[in-house]
Amino acid sequence: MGTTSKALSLLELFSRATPEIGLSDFARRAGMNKATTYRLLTELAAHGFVEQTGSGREYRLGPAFLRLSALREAAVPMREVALGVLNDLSKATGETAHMSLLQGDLLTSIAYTYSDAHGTQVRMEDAEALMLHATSSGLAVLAFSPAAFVDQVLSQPLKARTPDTVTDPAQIRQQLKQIRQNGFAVSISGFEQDVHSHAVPVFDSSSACIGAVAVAAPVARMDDALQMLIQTEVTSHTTRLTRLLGGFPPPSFPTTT
Amino acid sequence: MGTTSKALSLLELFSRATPEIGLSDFARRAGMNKATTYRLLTELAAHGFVEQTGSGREYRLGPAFLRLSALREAAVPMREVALGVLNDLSKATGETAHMSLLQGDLLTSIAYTYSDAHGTQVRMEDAEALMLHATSSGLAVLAFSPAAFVDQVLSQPLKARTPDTVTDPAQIRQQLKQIRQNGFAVSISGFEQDVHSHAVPVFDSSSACIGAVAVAAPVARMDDALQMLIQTEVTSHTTRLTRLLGGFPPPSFPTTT
DNA sequence: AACCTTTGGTTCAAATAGCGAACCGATGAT
DNA sequence: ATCATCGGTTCGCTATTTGAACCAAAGGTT
Repeated sequence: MGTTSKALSLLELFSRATPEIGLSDFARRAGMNKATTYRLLTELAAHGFVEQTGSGREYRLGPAFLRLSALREAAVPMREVALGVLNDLSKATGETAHMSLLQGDLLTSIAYTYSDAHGTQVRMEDAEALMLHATSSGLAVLAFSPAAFVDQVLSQPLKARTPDTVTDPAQIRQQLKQIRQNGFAVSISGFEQDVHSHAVPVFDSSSACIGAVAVAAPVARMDDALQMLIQTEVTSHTTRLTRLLGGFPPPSFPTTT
Repeated sequence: MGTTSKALSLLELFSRATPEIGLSDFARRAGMNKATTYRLLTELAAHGFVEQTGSGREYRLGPAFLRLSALREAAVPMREVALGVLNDLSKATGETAHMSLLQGDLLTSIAYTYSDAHGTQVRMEDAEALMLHATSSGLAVLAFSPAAFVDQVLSQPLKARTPDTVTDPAQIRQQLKQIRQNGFAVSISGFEQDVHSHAVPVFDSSSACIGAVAVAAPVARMDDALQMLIQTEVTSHTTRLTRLLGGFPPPSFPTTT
């Protein structure tokens, strides 16, 4: 494994649950020697990619990300464009809308919007890592990803996030077939109890699936009429978002009627 | 130079002016062999730190920055906190307020706010790289930075950004003395013609200067009363921001009366 | 059409950087 | 007093990186 990859893989150890990591802990989590880890972190710190907090000397993500993400957003205003579409989608459906991007074999939420149509809304968090098999977004992504990737994801032990999470690969494959036909995925309490969500994949300019947009609503509110409204709106808004981002759905993607 | 540093230094070549860079161009700008550059970029791409655009195969910053900057912001909500304070400052002064962070020997703006008190406002841009000597923020940072850093910055040829940019190190040192006494820096048309700005440094928990907050107004609007208002407001708001970020001004920083 | 320049990308013997076991002092727990 | 763990350091050995030379493709010039 290249040295650069080793260094970057350290950055990937940060999460919402672990925003700060000490040197020895880092080495353990990364499966690297402490001296190696120290050297890599020192180099990352020199460029502002990590920094040490004042007290316990733990490391956290550094200020370089503020600048580089702003540069990225200036060049490819993905989040800004997404927010516009998600706002429209929340207004149209009266529910929470969010977008997540595929990174490795996880989804990362990058933007979400709420509606003020109801007092209760499904709550989201930035940079939350979502498992593919346990979310409607993840299933939408899998349905329109290369077979090799699907095999890789489904060949690993799949964890149940709630009692309702589907973890049987054969069942998931069946679901994927249905999603390919419908053009959207549905998950009921798969990731969070009593949350019913629909998701549609987002594609890039080479028609590769890069993420998904989902609408999440409380199960109690999800009657037939709301379901049909959400399916229609999330499909049309996500198709529009794909286009706004300069992408194209693959030919296999079902066209809306 | 370490391999990781080489790779990260490639990322630092991106700017608002150059959001996309081809392989050969990268190698030239980085002063590296094309094969080396190619390998480093491939490794960065594998982790989502850069990506290639569809057409010309140029490279740009990748989606990893969206996620990692959201994680960083979740852990250290610097931008969010800054925006709150900047909003108050814009309202109090009726002018544009912005915050920038020191990264290497440049300042990077990370947040800005406008007021709707006037039709004309000084316009800002995210991720804009600012020279230290040519901006009020830069001078504020220099005034409260270690002497070695000041020497390093002032020993390099200083470029004039406008006809009014001060580039004589002796003159700048004189200005720095004044700023240390006042607790704020002033720049008139140093970075942008007809813009008069005041800046106050921001400190971290070990009282190191990490950036600055500035208020920028058109020269034509800057009478004595506005100047005094801005000096008072930017000082008190920035002191509050330093505290909100868990920082402390150094003992040498003049206390407000 | 022929030629030149530049592009993105590749190869592999030689050169260089990275690795990690063993070590250090400091700190907290027992 | 002793032990465990922390962040951090060293240097002989090991592995990775390097870059000159090469490739096909594409665009520009004559």
